[in-house]
Amino acid sequence: MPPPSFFPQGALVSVLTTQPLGRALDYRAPEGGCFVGAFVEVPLGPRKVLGVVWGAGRGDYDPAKVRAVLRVLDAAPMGAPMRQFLERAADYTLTPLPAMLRLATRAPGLGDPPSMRRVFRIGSATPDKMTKARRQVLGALAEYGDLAFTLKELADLAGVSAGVIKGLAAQGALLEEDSPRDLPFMPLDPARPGKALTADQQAAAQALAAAVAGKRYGTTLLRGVTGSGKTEVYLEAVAAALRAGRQALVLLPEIALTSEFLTRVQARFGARPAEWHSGATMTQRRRIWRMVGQGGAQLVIGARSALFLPFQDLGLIVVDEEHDTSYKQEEGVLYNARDMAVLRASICGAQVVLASATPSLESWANAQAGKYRRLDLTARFGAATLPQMQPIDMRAETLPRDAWISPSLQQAVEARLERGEQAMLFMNRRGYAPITLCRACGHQIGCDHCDARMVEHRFLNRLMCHQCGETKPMPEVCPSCEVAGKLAAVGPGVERLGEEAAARFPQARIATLSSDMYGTARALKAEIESIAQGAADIVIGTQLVAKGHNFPNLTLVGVIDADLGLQGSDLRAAERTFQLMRQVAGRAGRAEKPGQALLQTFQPEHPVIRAIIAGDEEAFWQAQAAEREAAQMPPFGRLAGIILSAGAAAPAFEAGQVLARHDGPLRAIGAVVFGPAPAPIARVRGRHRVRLLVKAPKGAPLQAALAAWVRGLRLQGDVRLAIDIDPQSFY
DNA sequence: AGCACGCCGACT
DNA sequence: GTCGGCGTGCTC
Repeated sequence: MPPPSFFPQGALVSVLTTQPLGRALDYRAPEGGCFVGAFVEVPLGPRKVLGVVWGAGRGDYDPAKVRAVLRVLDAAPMGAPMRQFLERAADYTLTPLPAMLRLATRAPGLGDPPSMRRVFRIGSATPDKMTKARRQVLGALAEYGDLAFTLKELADLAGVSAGVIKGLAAQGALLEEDSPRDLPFMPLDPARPGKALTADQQAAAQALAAAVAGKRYGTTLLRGVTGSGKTEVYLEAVAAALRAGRQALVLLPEIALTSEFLTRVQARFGARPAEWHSGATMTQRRRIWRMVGQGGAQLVIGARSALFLPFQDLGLIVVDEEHDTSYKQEEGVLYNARDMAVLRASICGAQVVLASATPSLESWANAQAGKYRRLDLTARFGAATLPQMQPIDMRAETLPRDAWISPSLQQAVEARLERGEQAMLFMNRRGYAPITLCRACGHQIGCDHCDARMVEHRFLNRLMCHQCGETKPMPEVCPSCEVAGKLAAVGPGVERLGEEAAARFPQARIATLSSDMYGTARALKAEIESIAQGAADIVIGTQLVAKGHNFPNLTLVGVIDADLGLQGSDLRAAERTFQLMRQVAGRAGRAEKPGQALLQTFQPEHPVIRAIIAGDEEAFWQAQAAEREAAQMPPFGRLAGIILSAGAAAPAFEAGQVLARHDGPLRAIGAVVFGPAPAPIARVRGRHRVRLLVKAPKGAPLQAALAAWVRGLRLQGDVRLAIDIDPQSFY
């Protein structure tokens, strides 16, 4: 018998709240009954909390103590696919279900009645006098059919003052009415003509559109170098979803960098999609959440948390730049939005497009294994070609102390400047210098709360911890030996590189781009735009310049330290370096001028550097895959991290040792435990962190074993435990 | 997560 | 004797 979906008044229902109780609680259905999936308000102790009717009650609680649901909220109920998605995601990440529900209810005012506001729409009466301003108002309204606007919206739209609108309303030429504050988004039109596509792009777009029209689950890895038109291609898949009457979601790693992207979407579909990101206001969030739930938003462009919006009929999820590490949430609920997108799509019968110029090894291997379809875009737009890449062997270059631009690179930059073209110098280190050293006693200034070193930011005249964000003024004397005037900046950062460039190229206009030098994303974006227009001759930047900006006159990229990220025992270091270098190199020569990329390296024979130079990506992936397979590392084996944190180091470490000693449940599935060891950053925000790493065979039931393993542990004092399935970074 | 209960140290 | 420290446990 199928489970009941309606519960009459007084029936026992199981309600999942966002309170960290670990499971749902029994309540009685309210007056009028309630459906499964309904958003409700329930009493919990002295409080009223938000919950979702999860199913029939368990009936194992003293009936006299069971309380009644207070009311059913005015929100679209949560459908079965969404409930199943949250359950499966909770199981996969070993996260308590209430924490998962909290991710899915991150919008304000869910319990509020829909608030109203005054709007104006076109009326039947004709105004007594037709003025220019009045004509503009009526014209603007006619353009949008029967839509209603607020006073301010309409005034802005028509370019008139509020008085004109009030005058028209007084005469009945405009109708004044109350309408819900949260209005549907402007309809998007998939029938508008898209950009002209090359044959290559056309074929890929058609394949994706056909898959979306099939209304079944499937994942496609869409590979294409910078400028190959990936966006245009997957926007055709979005169009197919819209034509099928289903919703679409495009996930992006860095929402600050999307205004250019939004303009493209608007050009394709004729209206702005809903934008979900951390900077959105409460009002915007509430509107998007409600409209996504009611079908009043067809397309959402968002950061990873948009994956938990209450889509009713999701037909497509695009994960753009799928290799980007920011898809992994590293705090609170630890999940990877790319993997969860695949999970959600598989439950609701949607297509996933993983787009990247440089896919993650996981996705590459999944495509290789036939689990994902793979589409490759090779041609670049117009005359632009991928830049020619060459190493600069730093062992053969002579550089003065505290200088990082080699003579070879300097010559290349000068040649570009003479031709009136732009050059970019790339260094993935923010600030002025990574180390501040006392030449009197050897002390290095570190963060008071973390084990990380403080990085000098001369632009801000402060020291900053890149781990926790803490800053302090640059001290006059050494905090250890109190000798004055002996503090020295050691090592390079972008600010310092900018200083060196200014000295080497005195006649050039130099712009240094680093996120902390601009107060807002908007200011940064404006600066990038003006540089692209030619406001600077040399651009100096960190990885934020690697992400998708188009500099038409840029023909040379110099990578100051291509070796950064190759050292260390991080499994993904080679992969990240490869991706980053390819992206940076992709900045050069996007327009009609061919580009060149020069990579300064001390190890030109390293396989990663060689693969970048040769442009042989398949060879790189194959070598990486072989290495991982031999070591039984992901995606050929499974990993989980256990992080124990506490105010003091000893209790966290002791808890780790207890766990390591009782590894029976893990040994039973063939898994091995490493550690405990100090976490990569052993102290974060004053909490000491200890880490264990679990390595399991590919098919092993890792989550169940981990749950059994951790269940027996009694945590002492303030020790906290977090489990990180598929960790991104580890030792 | 909150909030109450409860069992030990320094104050009126 | 009392105020209050935060450890432990409960919330349907």
